[in-house]
Amino acid sequence: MIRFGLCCIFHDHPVKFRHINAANAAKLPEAERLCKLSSICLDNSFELEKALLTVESLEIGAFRILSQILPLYTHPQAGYKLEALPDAPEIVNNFAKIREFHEEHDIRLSFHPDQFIILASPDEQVFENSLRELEYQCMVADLTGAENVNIHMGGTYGSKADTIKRFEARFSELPESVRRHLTLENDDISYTVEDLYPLCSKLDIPLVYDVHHHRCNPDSLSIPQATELCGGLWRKLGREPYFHISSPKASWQAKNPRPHADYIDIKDFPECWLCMNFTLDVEAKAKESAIIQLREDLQQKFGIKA
DNA sequence: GCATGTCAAGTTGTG
DNA sequence: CACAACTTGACATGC
Repeated sequence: MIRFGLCCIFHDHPVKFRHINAANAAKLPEAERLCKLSSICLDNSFELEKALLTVESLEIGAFRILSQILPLYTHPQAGYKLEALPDAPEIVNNFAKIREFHEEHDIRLSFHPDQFIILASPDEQVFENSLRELEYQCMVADLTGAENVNIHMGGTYGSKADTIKRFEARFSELPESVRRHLTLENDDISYTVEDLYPLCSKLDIPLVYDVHHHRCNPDSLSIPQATELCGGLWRKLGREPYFHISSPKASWQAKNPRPHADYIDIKDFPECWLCMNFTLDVEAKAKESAIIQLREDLQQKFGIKA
């Protein structure tokens, strides 16, 4: 069985998360700012409940929670503590309800902190900012019962080997909550499955396999080989493998195939995945609509009931 | 109202 | 050397 995952937002269904930018938040006096942030966070916690209900009704088995569910939480100026929000008890209560709901309905939750989160950066400040953001997302992961907080290795700084060594040293110093949630993913510029596998294997970090990134940034591994290595790491840890898929916006021949298309082209779906049990985040701009489409295409082309 | 420009953060590659 | 690409809609602003 393939468990499909939706990333952060919806295309057609009425689930809308709210935002605020730092400049606008900073304009407000402290008390007013916290009230405003609190109301956004509370609304977002209700929207997250709605998101899970919607996902459940569409028979989608996984959902990626947006990083900015509590907007600006770790911002150097506009940042705040959850306890400082007037609605904190209700927010925490909503997160607990979300936890109960997804556990009952077997919906897998994850986070994907964005490109600024780089544990292996040689710049101590970048590392500290990254750690602060990871601690925040892992806190929300604990409150909602989310499983994975998935990041990339980041830059190479002239040597992938040295950078991976730095990652290893930093990883061992991380708070337990961060280590428990953290997963790594191959990227489309620098780090391949081949680069990351030895590290992940050694430290028991699950490796999320993104086949689109693998095609943009290939290594010596074939798709079936990368599938087997990454899948094996997850299964060794008693967890269901977690993969990503997307199709290029223009085409594979275009000068930049990296941007994501609205839908998944069925030709991009690896055949070696057909008989596997795993979770597949569908990174397509048409969101839930792309999942529905992919499910239909798999049924039609391969007779797979996904 | 509606169109437009902006958004915290890092790194790489291109012009 | 500066800047776009990663991704992306919601919001504030200005007409």
